[in-house]
Amino acid sequence: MTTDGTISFAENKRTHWAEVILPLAVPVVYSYAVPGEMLNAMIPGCRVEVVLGKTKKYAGIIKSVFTKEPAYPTKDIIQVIDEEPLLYKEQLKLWEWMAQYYMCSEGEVMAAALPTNFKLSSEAILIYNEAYGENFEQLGNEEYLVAEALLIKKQLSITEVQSILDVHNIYPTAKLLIEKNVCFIFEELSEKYKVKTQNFVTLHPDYEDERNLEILLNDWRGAPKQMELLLAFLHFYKTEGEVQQPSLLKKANATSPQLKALEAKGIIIISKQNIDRIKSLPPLLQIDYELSEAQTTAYKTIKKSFLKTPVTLLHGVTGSGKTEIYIKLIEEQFQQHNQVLYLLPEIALTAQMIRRLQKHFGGNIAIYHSKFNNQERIELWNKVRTGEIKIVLGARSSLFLPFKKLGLIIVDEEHDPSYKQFDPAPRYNARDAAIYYAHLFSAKVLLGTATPSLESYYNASLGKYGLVELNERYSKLALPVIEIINTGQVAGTGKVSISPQLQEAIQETVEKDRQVILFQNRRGYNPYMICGTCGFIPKCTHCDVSLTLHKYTNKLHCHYCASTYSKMPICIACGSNTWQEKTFGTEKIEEELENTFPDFKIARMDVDTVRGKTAHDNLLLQFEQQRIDVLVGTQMVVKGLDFEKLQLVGILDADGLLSFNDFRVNERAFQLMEQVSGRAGRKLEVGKVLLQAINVKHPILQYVLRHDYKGFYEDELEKRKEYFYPPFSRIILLTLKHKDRETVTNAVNKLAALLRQDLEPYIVGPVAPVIGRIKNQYLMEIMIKLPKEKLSGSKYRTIINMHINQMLDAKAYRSVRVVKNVDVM
DNA sequence: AGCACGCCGACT
DNA sequence: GTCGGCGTGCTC
Repeated sequence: MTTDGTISFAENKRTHWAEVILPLAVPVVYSYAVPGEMLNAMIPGCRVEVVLGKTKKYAGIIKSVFTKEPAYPTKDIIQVIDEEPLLYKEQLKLWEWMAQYYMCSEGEVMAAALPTNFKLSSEAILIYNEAYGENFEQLGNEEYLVAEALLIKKQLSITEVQSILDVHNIYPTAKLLIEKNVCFIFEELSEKYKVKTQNFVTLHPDYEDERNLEILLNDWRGAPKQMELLLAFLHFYKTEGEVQQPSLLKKANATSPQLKALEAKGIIIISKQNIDRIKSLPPLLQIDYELSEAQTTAYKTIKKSFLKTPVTLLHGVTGSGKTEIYIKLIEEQFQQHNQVLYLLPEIALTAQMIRRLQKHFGGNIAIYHSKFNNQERIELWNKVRTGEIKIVLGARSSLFLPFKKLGLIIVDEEHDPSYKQFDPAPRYNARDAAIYYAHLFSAKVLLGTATPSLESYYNASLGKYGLVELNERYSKLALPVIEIINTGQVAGTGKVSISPQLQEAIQETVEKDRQVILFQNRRGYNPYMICGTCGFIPKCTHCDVSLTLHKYTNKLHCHYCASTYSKMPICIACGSNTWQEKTFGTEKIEEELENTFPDFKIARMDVDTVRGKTAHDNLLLQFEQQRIDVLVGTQMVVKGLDFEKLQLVGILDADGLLSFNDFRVNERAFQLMEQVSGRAGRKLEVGKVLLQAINVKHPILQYVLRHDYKGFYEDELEKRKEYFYPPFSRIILLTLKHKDRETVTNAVNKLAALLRQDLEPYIVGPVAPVIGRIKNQYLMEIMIKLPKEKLSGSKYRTIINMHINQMLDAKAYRSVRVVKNVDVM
């Protein structure tokens, strides 16, 4: 576009066009005309600057270049941003597949895949019109202020104008200034990534000669602090070779003017150098352990299995030493100069795990998770792209890194539901996407877990995946002994959180200098307030959920929209003041423990206590160092941790785990109980698990008791088959949202009727979800259970999209939002 | 996702 | 009478 605000469509005849992916939820990929001089630079994977709509500029990614003229008018690409592509064809293929499979746009995948600083979009700036001169007499007050600033700085960003005027809405003023020709408005793309630089200090070459240096020091006059600093510098310079300004000043307790003075005297040289944000360790590679016999067999079987099927499931009991097998496989890929991606659920990416991997791979391994800042992400991105980094240990989103020559993906804890992104789109499962992605490289995939998902074990049983089982613990210790405590028989109500038996066991364990973990499922057991007179429970005004009482803020919180409310002095329903706190959460249990065992060191681990960057690791470290005797926690305590002295695990409420109303409830409950049990007694002696339940006859508990995965699997598979759930079907959940309950109800009924025309036997619902309103939006759901015939996937998706669009065509339903969740967890 | 176009309330 | 609220439709 030109500075006067008009759009220039391609003026000359174009011969080439490019598909450009923009980081937006637009349903198709748009095409732009390629000006002749850019033809050579049109490499897929490079970013280009384009205009969308009237003015907005974006950096999009070139997907492809073609020569058939589109049937619609196209705009020119403004400029090519990158000389080298940001990513390879494999990543573009992954985006395309993901958009298709998970029913979202490629733009949405791009938005999730690229580090934010690559996703440039324009910011409007005001540029001073030199021709206007300096006569601001006819300008209003606010216009005058901005014009003055423009005269001096020649251009201003919107944020700058906002701060000058001290108002948020600057457009009226900006509009007047533009009309009066004081300035132009211009959309500018800004690159956010900056190379990090640091000052390095070196000795001036004149003084590299020892004699000159000696003369200098002997003839030194005055400036004792500078002398001191110089001596400190010389010490580091001689011993470490490389001296960074900040660390020198810190160690010498000096200031930068003092250092500048030395530079002015020509003694030292200060130079800016680019540095890496990602701290690198020496790139050592060290495999200094022996695989046990069982591990060796498993390793060999995996290798053999890879020859037949690219995907292999490693089912190894907790504590069987899967990690050592992974390390061995990674090392082998490394020797072949292949890259390796090691995926873990975010929460399992603990310092313990990272240290373990770094010990073997040193600087060859990079870590990637949500706590990385944007600049660090870009550096890692580039190092993976160039192949400098061979091994990445990361959470879900590291799947998007631009691997060049990938040989192996390890999906550890493959059953973990957090591999599935819930919101926003793309709602992908990193495990399943990893299998597709690996296939693009002809790479292998190893799925590892102690409690395979039904899908994976089923696929293995069909021979689609290889299966390797590791039934022996590395230490040869037996799996922990599990006992059920019937809390229904304790103290009448059944509402005790810690039974006398468990209490006694905790006492004994801690007295033996051993440690305890207590697991309490959070879902469904939030502490809440209830009116003792009328039974009224305070609810969120935007969502259909009870508010949760948080002691540390002393406020009521909504866990769905993050609103907080003050505690009400009296009940708004009946006016009485008889509030009762109903709690069975970790906070309450921690309190109860502190009262019962005043001498024990008690700690709690849940979303509230591990907010900060390192809080989670700190807590685990404290536990490792035995500065904690009893740790109470939610799901978090379940993940892959290894503690030598952890002897007793308590599962406080097994019924709660089994009480959810979705088809995966049994699978989840079994996995959680088996995983948390597996924490007990890893090294020293056989651990013990106490499982509190009222419904002690529940079949899942029987399988947990015997560590009987196969029994559980077969039982559960039978049920899934009967009710046509995964792995026998593929579920697509459609959620409709609207602020008006009636609109969403009518819309969902219409959509269900349309879908039934083509997919009658597969439609369940519509139903209102358990939480029927979130953030002032009413929700309705339709579940579609599709058969898994070969090649049928895209056909069904087309039908579903068609009916959704048909429904949205009706004016009344146009503002209804439809969320599509494929393979919902 | 923006952002402009378009139809109904509280101000000069 | 206008300024501006945000509902909704479109962007190659």
